[in-house]
Amino acid sequence: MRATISDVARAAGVSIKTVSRVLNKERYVGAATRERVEAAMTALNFSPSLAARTLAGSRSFQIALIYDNHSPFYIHQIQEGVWARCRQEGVRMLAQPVDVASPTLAREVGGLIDETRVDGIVLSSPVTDAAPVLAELERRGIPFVRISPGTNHALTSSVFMDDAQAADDMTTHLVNLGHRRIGFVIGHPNHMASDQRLFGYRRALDRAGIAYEPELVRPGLFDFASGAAAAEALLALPAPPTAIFASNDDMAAGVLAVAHDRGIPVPARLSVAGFDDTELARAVWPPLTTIRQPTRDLAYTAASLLFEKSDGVEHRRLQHDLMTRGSTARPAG
Amino acid sequence: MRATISDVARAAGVSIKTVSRVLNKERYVGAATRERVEAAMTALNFSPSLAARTLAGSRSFQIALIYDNHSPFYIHQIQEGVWARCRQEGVRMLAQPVDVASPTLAREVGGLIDETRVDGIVLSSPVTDAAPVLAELERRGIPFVRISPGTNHALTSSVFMDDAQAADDMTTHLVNLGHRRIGFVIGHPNHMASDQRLFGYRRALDRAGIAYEPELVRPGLFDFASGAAAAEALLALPAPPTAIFASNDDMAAGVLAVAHDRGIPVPARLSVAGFDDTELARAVWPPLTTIRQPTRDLAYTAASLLFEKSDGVEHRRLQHDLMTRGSTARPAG
DNA sequence: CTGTTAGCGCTTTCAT
DNA sequence: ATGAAAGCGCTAACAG
Repeated sequence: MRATISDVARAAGVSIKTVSRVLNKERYVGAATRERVEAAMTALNFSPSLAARTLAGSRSFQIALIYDNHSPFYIHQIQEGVWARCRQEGVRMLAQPVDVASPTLAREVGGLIDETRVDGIVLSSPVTDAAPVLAELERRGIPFVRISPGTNHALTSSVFMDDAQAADDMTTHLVNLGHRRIGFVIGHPNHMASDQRLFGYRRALDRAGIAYEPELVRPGLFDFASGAAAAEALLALPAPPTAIFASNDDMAAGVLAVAHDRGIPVPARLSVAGFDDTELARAVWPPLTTIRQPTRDLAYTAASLLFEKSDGVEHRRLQHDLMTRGSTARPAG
Repeated sequence: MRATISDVARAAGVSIKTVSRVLNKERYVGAATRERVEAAMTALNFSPSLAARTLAGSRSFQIALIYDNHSPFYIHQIQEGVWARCRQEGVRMLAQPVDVASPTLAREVGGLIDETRVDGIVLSSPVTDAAPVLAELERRGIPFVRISPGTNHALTSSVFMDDAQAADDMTTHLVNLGHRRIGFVIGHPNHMASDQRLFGYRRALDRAGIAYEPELVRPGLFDFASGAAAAEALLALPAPPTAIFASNDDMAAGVLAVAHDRGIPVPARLSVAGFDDTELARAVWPPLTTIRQPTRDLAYTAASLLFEKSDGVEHRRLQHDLMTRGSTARPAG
């Protein structure tokens, strides 16, 4: 039923090896021959068997994207970016959600590689910082690129933005609006970016000469519910903050919901800031001020690094932006 | 480096065929032999080559999920559901975003099948209703299941909810709140569900004895911007609606944003309802009333249908729920 | 520039 | 209940 390389060879009157050469865009094929083969491929509607190519050759024309992230917006952008680059390359993308907390994660990833023989791997946070996985990949010598790793930028190829600087920028922005008591909701402990964002927040306060107050800092899990819980706690303080900066948009949305429940007008009485600038940030009301993390571009660039297969370790830092959407009012207090 | 079936056979002192039998859980393998083989597989950390199995056998242990949907929340849930079922089955999921509008779509899907030899396909709306794709799949006789198809439920295996009834329920809910002028924002024209939701809206009005007014119905594209545009138009009417029912959550969020811009309190002066009950609906404020579409379950069930490979066409209808979140106030007008 | 010969690691078919 | 042999459709390493 489906055409094979032999069918094409027969139709074009050449050997299968020549067809293979055309398929792989190798040199040393006569122009006339090439055209004849290409015509035959089109006529027979030929699609090469990936399984056969993988088995016989040294490439599988597939890469894997491994992630464990519960923000649908974030994942969507990551997938989009990687997929866009794969498409250009004629390579398939295997999307692999995993559980970073799983004790067998490294084995699972190893199994994936053995089974599929993927040509490379893109790691998304927080899998980027799962030591057993990194060790497994190094051991096998398979190319991989990390998106927004939290640790050891220098050791492996990776793409990232400066989370600390971005959080610093946002905090400084709030300080410039006149805020002195700025609440902070930390991100998921699994994500190293969480630490860096907290660090940036502290650095900005420090530079502004504002004392760090532990009671203004609350843990979160990068989801709506934990953002809401943190806001409840912060707004119940004897001296509540006049601004709350959450480590991502989902949590910032949670903060907004609580503010509403308590009848606190935003941004008149409370400024709320987020991080990532996902679609969510654009949809919620009142508008959030956010850090635009160029997620899709990071993912696209990561895939590029994989395909460019430079000999060594390579890094790319992308720029962030501070997006203000209407909530620039100075606080009442 | 990586172990092959021959390595395992040698280690266990059996032929490769016996290892193959154990791998495929075939009968007629002695208990003692089986154990010995399994021990060898574990010891050698053996993972069978998918490429080899695909090339030699009649299965590829892979299915494809094909979609073209721009709501990240929706896609996320679909992927989750399908993936969960695949995992149980030990089958890989190839996520394939496509462009339904592409004139070469059927060819692309055909190419995907030829290249990967996937064992089955899950189609998500609106690819569910791309006739050329359906024709191509039928022609090849490859098993496929459609999630929420808009047309011809009966012709192929599919899972769905009753969109018309759900929209009818929501409209009736609004009528029961006292609304007589209910705006409606239609979904993306590519999605057949859009028609059905509109139909349900009209049916409910009809039953309530409320005349259908074309000026209260606006087109949309399932995204935030089009929802906002529709709201602008509706609220600018000489006699604006007291409630607006958008065909999905993203558009409903757009409606909320416009209401805010115009200083119209929600829900005191305007009730806003959405559809799908994505995370977005839970995050926006003021709370949306939504129809909960059991997206993840639909996807999970779709994959199940594929694996159960019943001989014929099968359907599953899942239930929706009407979720009210605080906005049950009666309209002022 | 083009063809020939071996496999890749499994499943299938047929023996035993 | 187990094994031997023959490919699946392609690429790799050589010939020419």
